[in-house]
Amino acid sequence: MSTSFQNIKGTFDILPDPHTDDGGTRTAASAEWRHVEATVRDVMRRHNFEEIRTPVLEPTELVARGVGASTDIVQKEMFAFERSDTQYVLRPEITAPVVRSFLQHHLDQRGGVQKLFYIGPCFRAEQPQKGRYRQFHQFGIEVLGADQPRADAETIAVLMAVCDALGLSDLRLRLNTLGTPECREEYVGALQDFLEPYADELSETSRRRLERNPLRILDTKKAHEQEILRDAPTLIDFVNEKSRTHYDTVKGLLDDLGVEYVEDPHLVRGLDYYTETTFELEHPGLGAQSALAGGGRYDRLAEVLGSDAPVPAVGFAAGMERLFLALDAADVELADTPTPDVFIAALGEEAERWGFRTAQALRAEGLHVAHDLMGRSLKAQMKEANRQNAPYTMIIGGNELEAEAATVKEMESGAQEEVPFDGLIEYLTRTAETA
RNA sequence: GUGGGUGUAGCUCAGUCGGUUAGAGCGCUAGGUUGUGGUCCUAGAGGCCGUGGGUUCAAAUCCCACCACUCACCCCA
Repeated sequence: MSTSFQNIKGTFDILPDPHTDDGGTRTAASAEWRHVEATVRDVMRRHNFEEIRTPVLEPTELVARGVGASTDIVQKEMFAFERSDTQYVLRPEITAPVVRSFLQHHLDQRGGVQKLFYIGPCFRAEQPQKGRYRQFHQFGIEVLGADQPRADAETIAVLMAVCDALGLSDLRLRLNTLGTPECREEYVGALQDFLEPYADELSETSRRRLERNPLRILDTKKAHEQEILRDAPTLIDFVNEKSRTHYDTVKGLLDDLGVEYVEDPHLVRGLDYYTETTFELEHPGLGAQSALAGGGRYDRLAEVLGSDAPVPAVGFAAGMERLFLALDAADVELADTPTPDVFIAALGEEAERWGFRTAQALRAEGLHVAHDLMGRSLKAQMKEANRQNAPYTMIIGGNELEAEAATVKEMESGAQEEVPFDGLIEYLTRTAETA
């Protein structure tokens, strides 16, 4: 069997079994995805977060305004198209959509702080590589309406709790504050003044950023640029008293929780909407894409999206594919695929019909029941039962129909037992429970 | 957009000083057991050797182009 079609570049199929691509990167099985998703949901429940689901399709303008027109995402990575005068975009991230939904539906009127989480696919038209896809999956949270440092600290705590619940270790949390847009602007001016004399020594991209987005020069990976930056003014010196107190409180709260972090004054996140606290979670040894998650405070985003009142907010987004990479690197074993409680092997047309009815009856009782749909030999059906790791196989043929008792085989020991038809449900329900 | 790597069976890979019908292991199907799986034995199915062109008596093998995948730069989850 074959087809001339294949999945779109930068996307991937999640199959019942894990598989590896040509670069040796493992794609987790669907059961592993379910396990991670269930873990995320459980951590969210424990932290009192509620789920929000927004459309994959959003107005292009929402992303352009929300994420920032100067960002790479908006400038060159959007899957955007027009249809009957409406501009659509496949969402490249989920924060702006959540804030849009929050404002549109007046969720603040539910009262108090809104603690929301999401899981879903995002799309960016980048060049794919390890840990980076055109359709990828994020989960994250948004705490809307809370300006307290505890909201920042709880956001980080939730992220760490998910990693902990998944069994991830060797993580590094980098922390910084960006202050308010006003003091950031002041700092940007100072940074430009400082770097201007070195312009000739900077790379081409850094020179371009010097005009457009000087903050981004800070996270350069080029050694000689880092050298220059060593004596550069630091953002924290431009941050006002209030922001600094906020930041110090967040750090204190993290200390209280025993959350380890390293301060990194050069940590500037790529999206325009961040203010105050900003953070990134890394795992070493993932190749080029070491960032598992990133986030921070974005107190001005609601207003950027047209709100007449400010909505203080903080959140994070985590990349599921990156998480799997980290889990793989750490050799963390995830959930097994489910196996049937019983396999029904039938011989002959009459027995097949009896088996089909019985399968449905057992399934109605909540049992996981497998059977043959190809009319194969008993031997082949037994092989199939074995392959599927069914602990019990029920054999039904002419003899059993006549005796009105099925042959139930315990696969591991090979022991067989005659079970009267009217006692089957009770018998199998009991064995399934003890298994 | 730029650079490196790789394309042979469902999977992992052999085979390339050019030379008959292109191989192995695993997996799949069937038989060995007229109603019994796992181990074992046997058989079978499954490949335009990424695509197109060129060189040659002869190309999976040499040359060119293209395509796909992949890693990396940039940036991000």
